[in-house]
Amino acid sequence: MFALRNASVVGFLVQMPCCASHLVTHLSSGHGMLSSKRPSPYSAVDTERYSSLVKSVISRVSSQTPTTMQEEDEHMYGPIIGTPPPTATATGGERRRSPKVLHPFLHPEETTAEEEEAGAGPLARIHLSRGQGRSAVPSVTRILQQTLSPEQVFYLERWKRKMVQELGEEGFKEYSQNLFKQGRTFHSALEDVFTSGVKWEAGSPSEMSQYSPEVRGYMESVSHVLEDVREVRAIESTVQHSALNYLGIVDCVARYRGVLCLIDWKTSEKSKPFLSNTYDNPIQVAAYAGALNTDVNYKYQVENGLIVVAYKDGSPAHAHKINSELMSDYWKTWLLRLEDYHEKRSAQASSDVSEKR
DNA sequence: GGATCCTTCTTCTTCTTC
Repeated sequence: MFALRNASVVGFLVQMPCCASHLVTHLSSGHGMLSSKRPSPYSAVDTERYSSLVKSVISRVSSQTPTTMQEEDEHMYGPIIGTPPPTATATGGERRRSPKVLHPFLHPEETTAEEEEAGAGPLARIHLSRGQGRSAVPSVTRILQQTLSPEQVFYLERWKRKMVQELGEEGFKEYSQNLFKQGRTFHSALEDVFTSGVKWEAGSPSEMSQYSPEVRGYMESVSHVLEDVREVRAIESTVQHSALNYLGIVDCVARYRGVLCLIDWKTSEKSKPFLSNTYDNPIQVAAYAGALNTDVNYKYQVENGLIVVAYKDGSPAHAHKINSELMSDYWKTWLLRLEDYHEKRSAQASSDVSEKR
């Protein structure tokens, strides 16, 4: 909770860079204004826009690197098997290269003027049906999972090792399954909201009491976002890119504050006040949107995205906007990941062949 | 009926004085 409020206050602070550092000191000392239950009037500030400035103000140079951390970890938990030490070039530098073929993100020729004008149209909920020649088509999740940077793999494995140390193998399994379950329950609660066709009323106690304690907090968390969602066009609906041959299931397509967006709902234990806290989520959104824009089942184009991070304690969800400019950057990153995936696959295939011989 | 698929999440950090 405290971290959430910090974020919105920091967002406000950086609007006045001259006194930012002074006020940041104020913040860390737990100033009284932070403990107010009332939503901060500064929460409307576009925190993402100022995120780099915030970081430059509040960040400190750390002497730790993945390599030194790995050395420490090995000392504490024993050696890591099969994990090469990550390098600095494995993330930033490498990801800055351009895709070999810059496939377009938008396909306006797929749009029917009448459909676009008609607005909502029927609600799409295309279920995934494998076996119709789709079994060979990889999914967005799989591609992202298999093309994580060595650094991401390092931190994820390190986190897992620590959790297993703490909870034991069985405990960790249970913990992970519970996280997935919460996410799924939250998604189906949202699905019910959108399919009911009933306008969302700001989280009244009666509204909330219909939800199981498991999702109540999450629903309360996204309540203020749901108020701004209109014209839901698709829910949990399959999209497939006609040329790039990948598929995925879109959470939601709707208007958010009047802008047509591809919306991705997330649950999180940690506060994620900045878009950069969501790791590969924006790439996932760009991948889905790019596919939808080529998919004949959808007669419109979606240029914007929204990632909504909901919290179990009911504190206000963070809604991260991805405008069309940002989206085309993430689209390029997605194309790179897709290239990486295919390269990896063909390398794997040729090594399989040589093994057989 | 069983198996498989797509999702659902998980990483990034610190230590000092009032």
